[in-house]
Amino acid sequence: MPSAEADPQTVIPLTQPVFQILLALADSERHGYAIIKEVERRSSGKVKLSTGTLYAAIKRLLDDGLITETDRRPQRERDDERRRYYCLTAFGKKVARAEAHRMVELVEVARKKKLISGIATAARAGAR
Amino acid sequence: MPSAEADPQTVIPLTQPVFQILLALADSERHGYAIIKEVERRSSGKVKLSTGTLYAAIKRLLDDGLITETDRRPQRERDDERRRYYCLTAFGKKVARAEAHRMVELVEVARKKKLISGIATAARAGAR
DNA sequence: CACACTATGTCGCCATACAATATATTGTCC
DNA sequence: GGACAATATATTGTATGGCGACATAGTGTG
Repeated sequence: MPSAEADPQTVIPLTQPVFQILLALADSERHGYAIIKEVERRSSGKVKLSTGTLYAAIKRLLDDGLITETDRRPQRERDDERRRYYCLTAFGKKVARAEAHRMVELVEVARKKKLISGIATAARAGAR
Repeated sequence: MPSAEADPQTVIPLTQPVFQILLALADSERHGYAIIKEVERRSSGKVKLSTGTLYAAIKRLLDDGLITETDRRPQRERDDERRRYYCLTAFGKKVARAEAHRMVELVEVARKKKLISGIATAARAGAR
């Protein structure tokens, strides 16, 4: 369980499912099943995390201190006792940032090597 | 050995080392050791492919029809008999494009979720 | 009342990463 | 000339991780 001061570089690059999980938790705390649904929704059904992948990954992310379980719960009428909510730790957020930055660099390389058609890419939105 | 008409989506997402290899071959044919050096150079020493990773991956990429061995060789005085040169197939290029595009989408998501500091990112270069 | 959905979890197989090891040639420095 | 680093390809063993299948159970709907 590395502390928040640990170097994000030591856990990077992340695997695909793990980065998807961190992305799902980046803006909101969520429970396991909600992570699966959020990833699926966001990717228009393209990315489907299996429960085997998800719960094993959650266990590792807890052990490595990238996420924690939270006590906070929604109002009782919207809640479900079975749920376990997770959120990013400070370290987890650092890691997610570092991984996102790594991807930006890869995209830049891909662009230089003409693998990305210049128009209609996500990059434009970010540069406005 | 899928033909060039095969769907790139079936082999995506790529693993990190495999995408690095395809990127290294995207603009030029290269032999194994040169791929290792190019990846290392491009990443300022951050990414080091082990030979175990590289040659196993090359075998798989050949089997799956993403790369081919080329007959073309440099002038004899610059060549080394031991080298084996590889280049992307049409299918391999499609796959590399598709993977790059997937990354662009992920970067966009990361940006929306405030994981990327707005300034000084690769995206700007592409949007100029 | 059956069936789909929500929700968490485990198990086992397989693919892959990666360090270590092997082997041989080429280039450089003293 | 001898030592050593670099170039070049390849295999093997180990560990990790993804993923489908299975297990369990509560909720919601037709």
